[in-house]
Amino acid sequence: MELPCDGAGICMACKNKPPNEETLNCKTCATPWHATCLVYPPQELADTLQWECPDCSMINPPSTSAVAAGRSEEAGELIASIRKIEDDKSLTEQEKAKKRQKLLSGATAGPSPSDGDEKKEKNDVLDILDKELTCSFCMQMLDRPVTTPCGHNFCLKCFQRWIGQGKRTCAYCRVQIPPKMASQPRINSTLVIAIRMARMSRSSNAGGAPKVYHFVQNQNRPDKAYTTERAKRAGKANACSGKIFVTVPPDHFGPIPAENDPERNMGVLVGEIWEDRLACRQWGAHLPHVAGIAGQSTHGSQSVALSGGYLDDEDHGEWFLYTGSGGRDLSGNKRTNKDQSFDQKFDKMNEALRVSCLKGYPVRVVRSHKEKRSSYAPETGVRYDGVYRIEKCWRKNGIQGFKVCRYLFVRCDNEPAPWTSDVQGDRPRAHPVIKELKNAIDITERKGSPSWDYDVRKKLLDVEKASASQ
DNA sequence: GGGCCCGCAGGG
DNA sequence: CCCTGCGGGCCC
Repeated sequence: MELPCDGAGICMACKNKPPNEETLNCKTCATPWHATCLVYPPQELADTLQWECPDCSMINPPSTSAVAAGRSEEAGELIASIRKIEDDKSLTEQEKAKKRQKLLSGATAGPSPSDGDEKKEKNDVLDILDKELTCSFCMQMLDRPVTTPCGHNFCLKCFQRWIGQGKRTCAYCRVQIPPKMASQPRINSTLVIAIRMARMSRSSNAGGAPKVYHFVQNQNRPDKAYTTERAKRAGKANACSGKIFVTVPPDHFGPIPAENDPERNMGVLVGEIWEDRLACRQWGAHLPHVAGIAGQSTHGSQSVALSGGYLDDEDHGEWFLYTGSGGRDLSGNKRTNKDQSFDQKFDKMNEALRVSCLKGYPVRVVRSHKEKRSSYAPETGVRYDGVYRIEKCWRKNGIQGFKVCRYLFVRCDNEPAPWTSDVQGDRPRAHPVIKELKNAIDITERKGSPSWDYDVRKKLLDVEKASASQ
């Protein structure tokens, strides 16, 4: 782990104060570093003026690239290759950028004489797009992009680090950044869509057929749900499902990516709203059209629906409390019984949620509150709100004297939630415990693992343990 | 606005 | 096969 010098000029790695001749200042963030503690110190004196610190030139292999995250030797090789490109004086800045992009997109290193002009032209378009979607700090595809009024894009984290250093000008063009933007950077959700599409074309460009499942025999189903002749009542629970548009298998965990959306090439985006539970089903966000929990007791739970049906549930947007299923006597005709009449157990769907909790799997969440019980649900329709993790589950006494299964869900999506992108400033204040969790998730993200890495759960527990022992 | 009633989809 | 489910229109 490489560390810079602290405010007092002391190297955080060796704890000594380096003499002037061993101090290097980053050209991007101007932070001082101890040259002898660097893994890759600049080779020539001339290079020290243009030197960029490891934080600013941080190379995290993108998850879609051929380079697997977490393999440090490969990452080291990648850094070495990039430095080689940087050091090549025969290249212009633009050519260097191109080479970097090619390297990061998982293309094979070395010359490829078979590349025709045709292919090059095609890639130029992608390169332009890539350049627009690249953060000037980390040179990576933008992660949670924020856009300055002067029109330049940065990763949220890179931007916040810049602001944290007291900078108040655009790192790209040096135009002043308004204080509001500095204190409340807003994620550019349109860009998020563009990035998804770029990633998509990039991964399909990298070769290899995208993994596509055909999950239900859909061919003879119409685009909209319909009611059969036999089902005389017009209730939508009587309706047959329309075509399923996405190609994820029913046991797919986590977000629905663009490569499984042949219809729109977008994937299911956070904040998408459908007319009803059947339409929501057709886009794969939550498959059961009546039940609130999708899952298998042996496997885990893929998604849940929040509808305000349980009075004890609490919805805080970033986190919520959910009640398991069962324990309501639904026999006879009274299918809308709101009363508990027996204890819930961790079996069936409740067990599926418990498995997801223990394993730390991501759970998709849709909200469809009919009464306005929560400000995090739309007035009408069913909205996809991204993936959550079940932080803990337990059994609770109390609902009409019966035991119920309870679950604490915490949001862990790296795309903005509807209430952060649409309603600036309306974001719920994080619960202290949640803050800690989010921190832990951030740590794993910094290490380059995707945010729905199943190991996150283990790391969360480590962090909890560490903070408890303090 | 509460209660009724319908039948689909999917787990076990 | 049987059982269950955080729909939803409609009737009262």
